[in-house]
Amino acid sequence: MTKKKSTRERVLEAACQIFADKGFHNTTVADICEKAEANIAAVNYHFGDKESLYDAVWHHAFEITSNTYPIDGDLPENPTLLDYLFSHTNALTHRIFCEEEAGLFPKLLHREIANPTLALDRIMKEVLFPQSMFLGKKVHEELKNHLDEKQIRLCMHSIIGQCVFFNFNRPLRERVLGKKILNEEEKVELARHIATFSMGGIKELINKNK
Amino acid sequence: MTKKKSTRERVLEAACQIFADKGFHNTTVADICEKAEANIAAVNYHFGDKESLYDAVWHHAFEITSNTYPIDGDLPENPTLLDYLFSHTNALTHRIFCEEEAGLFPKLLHREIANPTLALDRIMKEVLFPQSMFLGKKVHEELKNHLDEKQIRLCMHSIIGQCVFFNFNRPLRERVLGKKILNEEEKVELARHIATFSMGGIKELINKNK
Amino acid sequence: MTKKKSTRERVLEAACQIFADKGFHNTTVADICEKAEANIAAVNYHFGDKESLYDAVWHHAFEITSNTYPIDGDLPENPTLLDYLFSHTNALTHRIFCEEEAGLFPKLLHREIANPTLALDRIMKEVLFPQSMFLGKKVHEELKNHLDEKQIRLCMHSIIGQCVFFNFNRPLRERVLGKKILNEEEKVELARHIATFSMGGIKELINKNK
Amino acid sequence: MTKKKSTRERVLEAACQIFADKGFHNTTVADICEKAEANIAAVNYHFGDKESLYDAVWHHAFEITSNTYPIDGDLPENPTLLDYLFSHTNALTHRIFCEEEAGLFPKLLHREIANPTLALDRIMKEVLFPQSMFLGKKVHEELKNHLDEKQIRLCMHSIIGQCVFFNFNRPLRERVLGKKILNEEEKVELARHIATFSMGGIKELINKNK
DNA sequence: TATGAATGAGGTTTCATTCAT
DNA sequence: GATGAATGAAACCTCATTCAT
Repeated sequence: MTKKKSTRERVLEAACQIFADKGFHNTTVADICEKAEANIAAVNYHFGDKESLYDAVWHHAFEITSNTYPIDGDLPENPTLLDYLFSHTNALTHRIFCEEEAGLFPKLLHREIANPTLALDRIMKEVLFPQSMFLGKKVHEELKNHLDEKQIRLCMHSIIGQCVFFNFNRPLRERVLGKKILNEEEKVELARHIATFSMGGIKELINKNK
Repeated sequence: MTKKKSTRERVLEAACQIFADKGFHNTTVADICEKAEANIAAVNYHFGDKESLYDAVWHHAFEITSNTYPIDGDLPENPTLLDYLFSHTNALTHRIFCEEEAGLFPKLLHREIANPTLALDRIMKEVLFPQSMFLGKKVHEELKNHLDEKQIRLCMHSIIGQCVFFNFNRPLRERVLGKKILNEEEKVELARHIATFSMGGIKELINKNK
Repeated sequence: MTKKKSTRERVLEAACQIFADKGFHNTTVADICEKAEANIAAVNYHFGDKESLYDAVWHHAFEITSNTYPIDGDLPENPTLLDYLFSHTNALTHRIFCEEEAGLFPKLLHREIANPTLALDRIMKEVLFPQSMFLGKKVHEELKNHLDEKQIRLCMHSIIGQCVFFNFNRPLRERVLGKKILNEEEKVELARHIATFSMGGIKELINKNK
Repeated sequence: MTKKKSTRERVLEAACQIFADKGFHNTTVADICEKAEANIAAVNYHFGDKESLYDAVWHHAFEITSNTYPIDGDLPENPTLLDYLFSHTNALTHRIFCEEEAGLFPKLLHREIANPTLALDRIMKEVLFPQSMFLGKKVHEELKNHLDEKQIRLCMHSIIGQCVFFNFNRPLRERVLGKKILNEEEKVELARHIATFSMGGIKELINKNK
């Protein structure tokens, strides 16, 4: 027996999807309410205004994604740098290529970054920064004796850039290849590539330093 | 003595900047005309409609950026793979961190990808694809005996991802560090890092294959 | 006690009158809303856009006119050709010279024919053609043994031409005579004239054929 | 050797056609100038404003049509009423079904009547009224001993109604039959029908009066 | 005599929000 | 707790006209 969802819930979920699809400014309140099969006034009634709904959507989306694909998902005991790299990267590829609700967060993020609203500052502080610390701390620990500060920062950039590029170039990819759904094996393969490639990059830098 | 620019030029340049700043949908014709000190009807008079102006802006922006920072700018004779990597990457970092008009193209691109209009297809075909071929051909040539097709594709992804991440994360960076202007030396340094890091990544893959 | 009409109704009726007065293109949404004492956005809210309102106006106007003055209004039992002629013609003169809402349909029709929009095709199929069949079938039945096909068609033309001329030359008439309101007797008299004149015309043709 | 027409002439002729096609309000100055291959300012320069151009168009169109198809074109010596009827009707059918410039006048007339501008008053006085006098006087002369004033007026109505109906229902006809071009024989045939039909109608009325 | 750039008034439509119920 | 009618601000676009050359 499926209990019917409350109006508030239906609006929130509809908003989540449409915001992820079209961004804040291109989404109309009417779009959302129609998809939610709710009244046009529902957004203002339940959330105050469009912007507050947008905030609620962020919370909702992040909750789901970080529960479904935690950044420290499969670290073994006494994890190596490679383990950290893989765990981080693997979480991101899974999030980015997820077709369910857990996949909406990266899409929202992409749109928000390209067209920041006031929400971005909060998101950076609450979500993006803590997340990057997970990997950042380990990288720093392992490399601080071999690379200088600036080099370490650049390595972080290289690693993260490879990951999020899957998110940022999605519209291009889908225009060329169509909307291709990846299976579990393929997602892991992508993560493994980035981890390996990055380990190679790091080694090269260490070598050069000698 | 500065000759006064024509209305058409003023509108085009104003549009270029505002579109780069706010994207197509968030930019109003009124914004543009005000900045250009032109009448509200100037856009329609000179360009037909907002969308055609947007097209013209793309042409303008790409022209400038690709003339100022050509992708094959400083290849030596008999260039190695590393030379190609550096040339490509160096052009991109210079484009992305350029504070003048030549820097508007990457910004436009970022917004367009996050919120595609009809212009994106054309841009992909005419600009992005040809550009990625420059590096792609050389990479393929050099690596086809050591890596399989899929690995080569992933390498390209890793290289380009590192470059364009500077473009995509700009709003984040500027929120953390403020709007920091890089000098020539710093741009080259970034390019050199990516080239080196990527060479390391490639070597690692080749090694693993043995 | 007059119950206040709904905004939708007020807009529809205002539109009906103004469209009849000035035609589709010369009528502004603002005109309509002002007359209806409604907000400028009321048209779009209730009807989607100006064109859909125009469609609704047609439905409304035709409904009223064909209920008030049905084309087969006063046929006796076993009607003769003259009865048909009179019934048809009498309905048209009453519609054309009606000063109330039922008189708006012919005015709309005149403007639409002079300046067709997409609505005309639909109106022809749904309204004009069925209506002309009412008389057409009887004429054909009665005359097919005395006149050839082409002659019958021309007779129909002559009959209808006389009727609708009252509609088409209204602006001229009103400029010469002022806006003269016909009483019941006068309308019937016009109808009777056309019926008689037309019977004479038909007889003449039959005579000539012998 | 065809001398190139002056800008003024080209604008006038283009305006004539477009006004006839779309009516005053739906025609833009830009449309006209484009068709005339003239500058956008040409209308205002040569004619002052759009309305004055419209006036000039009327003069032009009427000049051509009344020279090409004079209303008293083929009256024999000592013409009978039927001769007058035929001459008048024949001129009108030729004007209405003319595909050249001489055919533009009826089209302008139709649009003007449906959507009168200030020009209509002048046209009535200078064109329509004199024209209807040609037939009117003869009809009155011949029938004044057999029909009363009102009957005579109604007869005029019936005759003219049949003629101009070809003009007024053109958009309907063309939607049903496509744009069919009539040859000389067919135009005369239509005129002959109306003349005959009308003579029959008149006789019937006279008969009834006895 | 003629042009083409430029303008401002006014048109339709969209949309987040409000308000009475 | 929820609705749907209604609103006003603002967007894009059209077009007759003007003006400097």
